[in-house]
Amino acid sequence: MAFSAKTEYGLVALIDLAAVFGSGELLQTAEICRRHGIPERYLEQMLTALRKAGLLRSIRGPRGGFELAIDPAQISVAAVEACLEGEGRSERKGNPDSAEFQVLSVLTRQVDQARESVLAAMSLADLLEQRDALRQPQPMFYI
Amino acid sequence: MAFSAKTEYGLVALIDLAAVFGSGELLQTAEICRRHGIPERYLEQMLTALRKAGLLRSIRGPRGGFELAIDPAQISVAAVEACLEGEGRSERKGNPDSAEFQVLSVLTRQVDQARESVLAAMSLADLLEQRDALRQPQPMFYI
DNA sequence: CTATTCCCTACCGGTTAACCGGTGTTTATC
DNA sequence: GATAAACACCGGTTAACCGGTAGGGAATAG
Repeated sequence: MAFSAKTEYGLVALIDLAAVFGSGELLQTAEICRRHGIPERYLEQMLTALRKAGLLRSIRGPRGGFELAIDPAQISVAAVEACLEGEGRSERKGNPDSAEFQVLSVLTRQVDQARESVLAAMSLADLLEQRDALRQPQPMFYI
Repeated sequence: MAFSAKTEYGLVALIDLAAVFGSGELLQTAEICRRHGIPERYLEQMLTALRKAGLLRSIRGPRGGFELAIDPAQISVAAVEACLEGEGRSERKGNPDSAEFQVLSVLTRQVDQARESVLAAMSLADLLEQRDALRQPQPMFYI
């Protein structure tokens, strides 16, 4: 799997939030988790991280919840992953830098960049659109 | 890091083996490990896997060792990774297949394919060539 | 026969991912 | 102001996995 559970859950939640963006409606963690079968206490951590990163706004207390802080078209999957995975980064390898290992680290960079370019080009708005397309195999049938 | 230690060590060894391909020369695990500081008993496992996959031939006993079974230009990094990582694969996720998760699994496939296309286009011969280029920053200086 | 080398299988320890709980802290509502 | 609904913070726990080790066994050159 290309995504960790953190990133995956976070993206699912953000898609839900993108769907109500601009309406002023708030979504609560419990509600989001109920929809997708995500552990509640776990998703909380991701939403908190996304709030700290400025992607979400939260309102506490009864009738509280979360909403996107910025336009879904401006939020890339790469950015979300960076928020959620970026905490406990390691990423370093004490490689013996023989020529062979150096060649592989160049390759590694190429691969990472290929991945990055795919994820940077995909926004929450794109994901939402794809979701809606999935949901209606025969759209606008009766219009 | 894009590669696991298994794949990385395996590739390093294969580059060494590619360098002597066709000469009839055999390389021993001990020798390869001495060159790169790789744990010997560990690399053994990778070389065995590569042999079982048909990428290597081995000869036992004194003056034994390994050699490539096929041309380095015909061996892609993707193939090597498949050999070495393919053992204890899980790869399945018991995802609730809500539309949101489906969208992400499509994205996952795109990312994996982007990665795959980079790694499938890179052969051992390419890696060897890059290694040699690295080793001689001023090549053919005195020719 | 013996040393050397590959071959097979099991095991082990540390790290980390995923998740849970307890306890705040804020705030709408009555 | 009391209550309860919700987010916020910070650990602890558990299970899988990755990197590495170990103990034999089998082939083969000399």
